[in-house]
Amino acid sequence: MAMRKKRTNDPEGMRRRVLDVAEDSFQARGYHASSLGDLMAAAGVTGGALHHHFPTKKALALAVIEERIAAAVEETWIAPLRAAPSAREGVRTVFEAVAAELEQQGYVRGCPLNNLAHELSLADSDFRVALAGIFAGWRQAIADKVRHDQRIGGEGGTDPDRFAALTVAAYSGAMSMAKTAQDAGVLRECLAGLESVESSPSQGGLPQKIY
Amino acid sequence: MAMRKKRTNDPEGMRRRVLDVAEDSFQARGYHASSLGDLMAAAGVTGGALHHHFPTKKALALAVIEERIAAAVEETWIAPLRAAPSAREGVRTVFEAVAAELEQQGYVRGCPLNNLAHELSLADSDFRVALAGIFAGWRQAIADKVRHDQRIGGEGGTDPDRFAALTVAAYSGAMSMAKTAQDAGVLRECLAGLESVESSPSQGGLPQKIY
DNA sequence: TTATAAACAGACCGGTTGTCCTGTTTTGTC
DNA sequence: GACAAAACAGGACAACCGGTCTGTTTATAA
Repeated sequence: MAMRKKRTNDPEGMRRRVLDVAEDSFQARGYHASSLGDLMAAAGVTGGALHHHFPTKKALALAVIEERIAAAVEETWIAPLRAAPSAREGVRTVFEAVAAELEQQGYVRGCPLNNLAHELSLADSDFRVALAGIFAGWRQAIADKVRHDQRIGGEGGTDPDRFAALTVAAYSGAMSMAKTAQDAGVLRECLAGLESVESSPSQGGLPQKIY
Repeated sequence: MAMRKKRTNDPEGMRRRVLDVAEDSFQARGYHASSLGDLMAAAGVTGGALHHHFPTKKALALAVIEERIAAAVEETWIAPLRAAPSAREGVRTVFEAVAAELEQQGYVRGCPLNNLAHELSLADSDFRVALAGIFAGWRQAIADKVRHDQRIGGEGGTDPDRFAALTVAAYSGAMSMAKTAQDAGVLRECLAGLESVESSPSQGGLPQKIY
């Protein structure tokens, strides 16, 4: 009797499980509303183990941002965009894919990056810098794609950085409204508006830069 | 001796002071990170008085949303838009005014509505409905302005609701990035992108409604 | 004045939070 | 096998949070 329970050290797996539940809870409830106790219970992890991998709650959130949020942006935006035949087609594909996914699952949690950005940007400078870097990478990926399109012929005089900024802003704002209204329809509406942004074929030729 | 200190009941003034402090703290630190103790200290209000006007923290936040956030949207967006000669000019005016104000004050707190929407939309249904209503009113004011423009001649076949959704989304997303980067420049960039949205003169005439 | 309710004061409490600390077990290395 | 470091267990704790409660003061109306 009294069967000895064996313990198996699995630091990577335990770390991954903690990040999984933390990522999920931060999105569903937010950073401040997620208690470490809840996370420990959900992940099946003791306080000692949690503290070993993430000394503070801030360290945990920073890991979620750098490892999970950045990866989510890469997966749902940057990679599909690179694989698309053009920037505009890639943007449409992503918008429609996200809208379809949200409508299928029946609820809207919002954009993972924007969710954390709003809550943590003003709270801590380390958070802010990490989040701003993801935004910058996102925008640059879009702008690079536009520049690539221009180089191989298509796409007129569209300003790459301007197009990228508007695209990210429209998506972020549309997700914000979709989350608040719990209706992904606004995503399609914003996409339709975005697609009517003129290609502006060099627009007369005169350099019309504003900045 | 022992000069009697006189107390003057000023329910409206006290309520206003609490709302002032709460609105400010919710924007600067967020809802969950704002403790009632801090608010009481900042407003110079005792626990009894606070509880008398706002029985719960949720009631206080609801009042901030319905009375302050809605008013802020009205003041900075809807009223200037109505006063503008056209929807497009009004949008540009607001974007530039906000960008100028942010650059002058040196820091970016973000859009009051979006800040609370992100943190509270999923937390409580009452919050969500109140916030969604403000978004809806904002969008409708823009769409109405576009329809007015079309009635008096100008503005081609731009879909009013589509233009409104994109405008609100672009502004919200731009403010989100501006807050995270602590740089209002992206607001001007998104405005420039927005202004290249084609007027699409009736676009062939065929009813192309999607929804 | 007197009664009546609103407005305010301030202490109090149960529950929760994030963090720390002391041990124990497992793993890798010589 | 010896030993050190990593991995994990689990309790303890001080600070804090939001809400409640009782009591006092001010305004209102009869």
